[in-house]
Amino acid sequence: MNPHQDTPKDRPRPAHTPAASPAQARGRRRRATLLAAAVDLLTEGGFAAVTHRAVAQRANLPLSATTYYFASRDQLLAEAFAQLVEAELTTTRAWITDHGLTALPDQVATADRARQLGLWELYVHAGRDPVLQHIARRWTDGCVRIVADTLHLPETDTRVRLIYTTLTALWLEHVVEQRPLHQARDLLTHAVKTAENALPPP
Amino acid sequence: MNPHQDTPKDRPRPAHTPAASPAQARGRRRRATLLAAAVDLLTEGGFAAVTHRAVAQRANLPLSATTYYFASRDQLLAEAFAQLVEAELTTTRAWITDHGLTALPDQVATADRARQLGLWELYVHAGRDPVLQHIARRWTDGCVRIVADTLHLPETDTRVRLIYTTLTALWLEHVVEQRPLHQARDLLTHAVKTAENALPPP
DNA sequence: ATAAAATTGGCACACCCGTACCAATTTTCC
DNA sequence: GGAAAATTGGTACGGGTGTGCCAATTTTAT
Repeated sequence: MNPHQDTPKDRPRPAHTPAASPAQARGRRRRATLLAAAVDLLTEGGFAAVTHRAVAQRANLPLSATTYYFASRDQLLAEAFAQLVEAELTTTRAWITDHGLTALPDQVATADRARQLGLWELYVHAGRDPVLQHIARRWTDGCVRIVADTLHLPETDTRVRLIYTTLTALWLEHVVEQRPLHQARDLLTHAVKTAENALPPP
Repeated sequence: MNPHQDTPKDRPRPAHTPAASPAQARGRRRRATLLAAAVDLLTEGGFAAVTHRAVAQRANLPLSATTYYFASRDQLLAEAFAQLVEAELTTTRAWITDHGLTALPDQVATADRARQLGLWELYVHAGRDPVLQHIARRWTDGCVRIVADTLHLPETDTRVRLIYTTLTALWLEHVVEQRPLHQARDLLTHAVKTAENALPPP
């Protein structure tokens, strides 16, 4: 493949590409800056906007820093996705414990729409990329767990799953289509109510 | 904007870009071929794969045909999305009238996964593009209507909306995350049952 | 201090992109 | 027939992309 391949055993490491964690403190800071810039760009313009050059410029770092700290653009995107998911999960959990389940549509309305779009964009993209797929599953599992904790039910309970799906669909629909909010709120309260009244799973 | 702009009134039409419907039969066929090629590519590789060159090559037509029949790449994507949505709606409706609501997960499992991914990819992308947003709303409305017709209920009925959201979320989750199918099927039947037992909306 | 390793930053290659341009050809209309 | 309009297909421009390369510099380890 590579026509100028040196004997690989002579240089045990390529002396480049310091994997995930640079050895020096400044390097670790730089890497984090790049990642934050990638997340920003992802939320602003979708993942087409996350290019090496754009990330470097946003982070006030030279272009080559991006290829030095991240093996490829795909890896950069994957880490940005993971970070976004983690942040989203903690935000959502905090909101629900503060305001209750049925107030979730208001949190969605409050939150940065572009951010949500970037998140969902990457979620769908995960369908074509096994690495991202794992992160997507983590997101789903995290949301289900939040619902389960809130309702004091096990994660496997059908009612939990039912509420979660309703939540998800309403969320996505609102972010993409920007329908009036009251519909979503009404539907969600109705869903929670009927789920509470429903029999325990068979 | 354009430095070499002729007086626009002398040439009432640019002599290029025949809007949506070419005057000649062969042209209309060619346009349809290009559109079909775009849909194909969209399903295969996401909308990043829908480039002028790729579409032209897939349709066995010269590159310039794509710019002749479509004003821009955005328009091409919009029409491909609309076509995909229309096809999906008729397919789904047929499946449900044949096999019933709760068999929908099996239809999803049967159908071409890449196609579904392309559809959802464009759906999320519609959040950033007003033109696509209209098409996205059409899709949602179409799905809601199918559910309403199947249950012999008005579209505005809360139970219809509830089933629709459950359906949507399960569908997306399955397409992206490829979880085992039985969960989705069980959850859906449970949702339909509780919705049927629920009181009519207040 | 000195060698080795890690990091930096600038540059360039090869490729793909949307779209404009335009001379030739075909079709339509009178 | 012939003029006007529609279509065709080839080409080129300007720009953005991921990534490889490498000489300089800084940090670390001995």
